[in-house]
Amino acid sequence: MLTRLFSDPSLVPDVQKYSGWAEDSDSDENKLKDDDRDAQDDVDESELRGGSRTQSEHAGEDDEDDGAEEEDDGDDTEGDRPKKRGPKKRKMTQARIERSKMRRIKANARERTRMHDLNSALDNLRKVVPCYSKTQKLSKIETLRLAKNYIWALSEILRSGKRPDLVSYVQTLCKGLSQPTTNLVAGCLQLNSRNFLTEQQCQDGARYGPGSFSMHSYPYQCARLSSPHCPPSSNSHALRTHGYCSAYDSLYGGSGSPEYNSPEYEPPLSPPLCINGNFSVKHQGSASPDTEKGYHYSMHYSSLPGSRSTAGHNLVFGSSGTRGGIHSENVLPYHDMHLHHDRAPVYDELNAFFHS
DNA sequence: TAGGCCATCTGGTCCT
DNA sequence: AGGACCAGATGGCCTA
Repeated sequence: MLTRLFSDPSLVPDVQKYSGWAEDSDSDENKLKDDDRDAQDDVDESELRGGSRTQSEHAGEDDEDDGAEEEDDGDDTEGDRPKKRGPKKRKMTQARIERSKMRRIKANARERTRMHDLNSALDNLRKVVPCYSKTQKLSKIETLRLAKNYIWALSEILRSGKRPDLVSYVQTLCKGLSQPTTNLVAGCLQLNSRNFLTEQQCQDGARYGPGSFSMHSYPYQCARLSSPHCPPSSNSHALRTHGYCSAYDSLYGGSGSPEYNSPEYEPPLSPPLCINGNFSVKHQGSASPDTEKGYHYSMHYSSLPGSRSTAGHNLVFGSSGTRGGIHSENVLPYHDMHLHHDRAPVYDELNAFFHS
């Protein structure tokens, strides 16, 4: 309907007026919250004289506001349109416009608040699905898709009581996601993308080098297992671009990297189950695909919600082989994504679980 | 520069 | 009557 209205040549000037108003409004949207309210009132008033208000008036919206108008409408006969429109239009420019304007302003404010609330909820959701990153937010639609997949994956785990292999898990998580998000999830979970999406583009020689999840030119990199650190000067594009260090970076020296303590890392508000795929990384080694497929995520269920082990995470990323060589703080993979400051005390306990 | 994503405005509809 | 919700339209911003 609006399309038809806007396509009507007679309404084009009104649309243009609206567009100009919207542009001003948008450019100052951040300031509109408080002090621009009056300014917007003025703009609304001018806009109400034409533009979309005219449309609503044509739709009869305001006729219900004023009893006098209803009488006018009732008195008029169908064949006397000019006479009918005269008084109606005059009266609509009076207090009715003010009321309509105020209604519209209040409705706009409510709508903004509603959308802000919705976005807040979405932000909270982003923090509890895999791959939360402060520096690169998932889009709304991707957040919802990933959340759906995550719920599905966890449900399957609970249903089967088994540890699915990493490939299946990531495939489930990534189902229906865009390629960039898929790569992001893969990067978060430290899975070489070729294991589950393509065999082509990660070179064998770069397997544990600075290879990238490049099957679609996305800049996330493979885990740099050979690198003891994750310095900004290294070619960790993920860190430089997106503000996080790979799991292996964290495993092998992340605690020493300045990024680890960077204020850019914001502890998420993740619930106990949010640790998103907790893979038992068998990083010792081997570069063989078989070993990679041997990666499994591990879950630590606790029946004591208040216990320390569940205070931060029921699911934890654990190392299965190098307990002595790994800083307990670095057991978790993407620390900037799901970093809980209070995690450290439980790592030994968790490692014991994973090593059992 | 095109396309994706987003915030906002807006009118319609439904509900209380 | 007023609020919540929804969907369409629009323009800005960002990135490949």
